[in-house]
Amino acid sequence: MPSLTSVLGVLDPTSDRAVFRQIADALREAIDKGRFREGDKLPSETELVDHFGVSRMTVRNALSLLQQEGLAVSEHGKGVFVRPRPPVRRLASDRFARRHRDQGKAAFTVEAEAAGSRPEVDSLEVKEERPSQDISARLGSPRKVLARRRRYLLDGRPVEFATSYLPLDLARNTPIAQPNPGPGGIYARLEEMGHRLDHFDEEIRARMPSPAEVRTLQLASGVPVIHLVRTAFDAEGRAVEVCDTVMAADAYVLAYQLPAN
Amino acid sequence: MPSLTSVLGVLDPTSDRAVFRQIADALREAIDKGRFREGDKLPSETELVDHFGVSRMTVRNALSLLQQEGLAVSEHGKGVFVRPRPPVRRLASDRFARRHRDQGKAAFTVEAEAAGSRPEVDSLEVKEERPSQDISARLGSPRKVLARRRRYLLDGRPVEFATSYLPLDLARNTPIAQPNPGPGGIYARLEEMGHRLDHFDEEIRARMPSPAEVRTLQLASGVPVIHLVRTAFDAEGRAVEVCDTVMAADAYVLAYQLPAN
DNA sequence: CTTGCCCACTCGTCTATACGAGTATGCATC
DNA sequence: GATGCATACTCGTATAGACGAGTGGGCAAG
Repeated sequence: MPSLTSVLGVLDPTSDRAVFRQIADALREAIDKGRFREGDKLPSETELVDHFGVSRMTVRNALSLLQQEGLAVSEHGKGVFVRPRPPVRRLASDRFARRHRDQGKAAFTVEAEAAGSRPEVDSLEVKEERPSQDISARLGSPRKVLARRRRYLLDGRPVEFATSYLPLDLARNTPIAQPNPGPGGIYARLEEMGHRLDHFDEEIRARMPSPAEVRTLQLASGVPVIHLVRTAFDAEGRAVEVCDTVMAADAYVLAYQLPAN
Repeated sequence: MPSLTSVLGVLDPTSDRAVFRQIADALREAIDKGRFREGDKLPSETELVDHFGVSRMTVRNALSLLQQEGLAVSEHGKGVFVRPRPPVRRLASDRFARRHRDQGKAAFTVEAEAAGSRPEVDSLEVKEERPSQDISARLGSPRKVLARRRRYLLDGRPVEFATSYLPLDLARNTPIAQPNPGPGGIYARLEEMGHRLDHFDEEIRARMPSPAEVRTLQLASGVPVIHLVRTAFDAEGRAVEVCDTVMAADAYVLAYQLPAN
C-alpha cells in the first residue's frame, strides 16, 4: 500500500494558503485523481494529524470543507468516506402528459420499477387547510385548500417529498380527497370531473435544505435541494392544482424538451 | 434596544442537543421571526460567547452551521450578517424561441435591462478544442469543437458562466467563430447557414460548487449552483450546439411551461 | 458455538489560549 | 482640512487537551 506522502504530498510552509486549505486541496486532488474512490475511507483524523504534523482541529477543518463541498461524508465511529454518488432519477418534462398517464400505478412507481429500483410512498396525509400566501396567490385565492402530502423513497432512501394543493370547492367529497385517488392519479380524476388540463407551469429553484428538510430526506451535508413548484391549468385557464416538491439534488436530473419556435 | 436574552433566549442544559446546535437554533429562529433582517449584523462572536457562557469555538461552530445553510455570511473584520437575498433572474423556457430572437442585442442584455439591472459580459473567449467525452457524445463525436466561453454579471455581480460547443466543421470560418457573432446570436447565424432549429433539450442538476466555481462566481458559502446543459437540434435531428451553463442558484429561478397532452 | 463484555479505534463536542489579519474610528500631526 | 497612525473591534487560523459516543473486533465465559 502506498505511503500517505505519495498520495497526499506534503504541506508547503512558505505558502500563504491556510494549512487546512492545503490539506483539503491534497485530499480533493487525491479524490479527483481516483486515489480514493466512491465509498472509500479517507485516512482517519489521527492519521492525517500524524502525517501533516498539525493539530486535530486543523484536520477537522479540512475535512469539514470537503463535506461542505459534497465530496465527503463522515460516519460517527467509522470514519470519513468519499461520498458515493447515488443513482440519479431522470424526470422528463412530459412525465405528466396525458398520453403517459398509466391507468394502474402512480408515475413514480412505474418509473422506479422500470429503472430497477424499489419504490415506496410514505407519510401519506390528506388534509383541509388554510393556504399560505404563496399557494393562495397561485390558486386564485381560495379560502381553503385540500393538501395532499407524501414522501417518496427509492430502495429505502427518501428522495423527494411533495404537497399538492387544490381549491377545496373543487376537491371536496371527490376521489381526490381520498388517500388513494385511483388509477391515473388526481390528474385523471380532475379531467373526469370536467377540468380538462391544458398546461403546466414549473418553477425551479436550488438552495441548501432547512434542518427539517435534512431530517425528512436524510440528506448528507453538502447536498442541496431542488425546489419545484408546478401549477396545473385547465382549459378555462383556471389554476386547479399546485404541487410543491422538494427533491434531494443528488438524486435527480430534470430533463426538458422545448420547441425552437 | 432589546437584550440578547429576549432575542436569543438561553441554553437548555438538560437538553441532549449539542450546545452549538442550540445556539444555531436560537439564531435561526431569531432570523426567521424577523428579529434580524436581511443584511443585519448578528451579535459578534465575543457577544455570543458572553451571552451563552461558552467558548468561542462553540459559537463559531454554530455560526458555521448557519453559513452552511445559506442563512448567514461572515465578513472578515466586520462581522457575521444575515445573508441578503439578491434579486432573482427568471429564465423562461421560451427564452430561445425564434419569435423572441432580438435583432439587436443578446438575450441576457435585453432581459437584464428590462429588469432594471446593469448587465455585463466578461472573459469572452473563442477557441478550437478537443471535446470532453460528455460533450463529444452529445454532439455526435466530432473530432474538434469550437468553444465559446463567457461570464455574465448583473450590477457587477457574477451570476453565471457558460460555454457553447459547436462541431468545428460547422462553425469554422463563420461569424460564429467571431467574439461577437452579430444580431440574434449564434442561433440566428446557425439558421442563416441552413440549420433550421427544431428543438432544445435541457438537463438541470443542482450541486455544491467546486472551489474554481466559487471563485468565478464569487459565491458565498451555502449557495449551490444550478448546472444546465442545453443541446440544440436542427430540423434533420442533428445536435448543432451544446451550451454548458453554471449559475449561482441564489440568483435564478427557472420557469418552464409544458403542454398537458 | 454463542453470548456478552472489554477495548481500541473512530468521529463529535467543548474548553482555553494565542496570534494574525481586515476594518473602522478617532486623534494627532502636518 | 488632509494624512497617517494608533487602537479597538471584528473574524481567521492554529495549538493542546479533555471527555463523550458510536462501531467493530477479539476474547473470555457460559
